[in-house]
Amino acid sequence: MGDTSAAGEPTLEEQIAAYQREFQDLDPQVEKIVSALSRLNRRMNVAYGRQTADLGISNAEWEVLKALVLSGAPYRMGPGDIAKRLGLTPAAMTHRIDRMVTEGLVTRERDENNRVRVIVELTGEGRQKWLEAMRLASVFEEDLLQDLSPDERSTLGEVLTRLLRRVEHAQPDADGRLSDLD
Amino acid sequence: MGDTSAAGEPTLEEQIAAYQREFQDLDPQVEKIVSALSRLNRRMNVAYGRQTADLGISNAEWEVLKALVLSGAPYRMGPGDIAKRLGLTPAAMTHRIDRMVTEGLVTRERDENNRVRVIVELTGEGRQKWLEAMRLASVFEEDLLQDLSPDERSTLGEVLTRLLRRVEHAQPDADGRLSDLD
DNA sequence: AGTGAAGACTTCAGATCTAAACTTCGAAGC
DNA sequence: GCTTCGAAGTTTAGATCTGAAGTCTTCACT
Repeated sequence: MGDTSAAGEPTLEEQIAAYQREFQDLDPQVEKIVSALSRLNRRMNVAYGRQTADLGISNAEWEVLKALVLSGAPYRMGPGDIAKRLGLTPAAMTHRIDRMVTEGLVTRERDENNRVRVIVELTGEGRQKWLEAMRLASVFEEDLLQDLSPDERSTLGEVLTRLLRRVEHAQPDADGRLSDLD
Repeated sequence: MGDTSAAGEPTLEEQIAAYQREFQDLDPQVEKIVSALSRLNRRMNVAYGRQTADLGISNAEWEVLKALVLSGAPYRMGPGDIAKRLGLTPAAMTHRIDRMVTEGLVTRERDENNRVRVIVELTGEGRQKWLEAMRLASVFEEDLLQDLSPDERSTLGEVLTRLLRRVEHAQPDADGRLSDLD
């Protein structure tokens, strides 16, 4: 009867108010920051996902492309290293590479100098896809930050990296399979 | 040979430098903000995951608990509504609820007034688990923001919600199955 | 050389998700 | 009152991931 926003997502303010009703110790200021961070990130990932889908690659594939490009020319890495970089198990990486080889985004071959290792190498097509995705992403990102003044951008970047240092310092990275790719 | 940081995660600065080498049009300031956001969020999710694991529940289960608590007393929702709220398909929710019923976190019964519907209701144990998880989370969050002055917190909250509004405005939410839970 | 241990990748079984088909119940029209 | 349509959940098939076991290669020690 009195539903303001149906079963959909409540606004940030509604959600914080609801949490406060159920948990008195909550600091609304802290919750606002944390919830906004979480939502913002989710929305951004959805946006990236749509963009890469338009290019005919999945988000999972884009992550592998990013890892390879970041490694620098000649854009080669072992499956295990990519897995570690992306926070996946080696098993998952085996399957991903399978798919990407089929699609022509990367090649896979044994390292002749050390036949235990495998080398995954970016193809020209893979590099091209990465570039197109990067162009779309950077347009989206610039648009996202459009309303922020240069000062605000600078401050935001500084504050976020300060928070990041704090979390990274607090969490020793455990088994080394933590990260996804930015 | 000249590896500075092995195959692990490069620092934010290293990563931005690498991107600039490969993609000249990149705005380092923008990239810094976006990458920090992404990394920060990932680290936080890992931290939440560890905390809930310590309580014997999975992150997936915690999300369902949050949705139910946010709905307010008497903490009842239909599986479909929870699914929409969490950005999952109804099918996935069926399975999740199965598990959670087994563990005593929620109950499931048919709505006697409308036998097509199902009512998922939080149990006392479920509410207790939510509360414990919430306590841990709020300690972690307060610790995370420890280095920020009141002014900085206020500014950060304001800027992030501004960004959030911009993304939400740009993305009409599509099919309504977007959100995860903060 | 010969053997054992460690490392890198793959394979296999199990878990969880999506998309689509299916089942059941309730409501509207004839 | 029956029939048809639509809504809510569940079931099924297929995709992708994790964790554990297996295979092959290399390295170190004897």
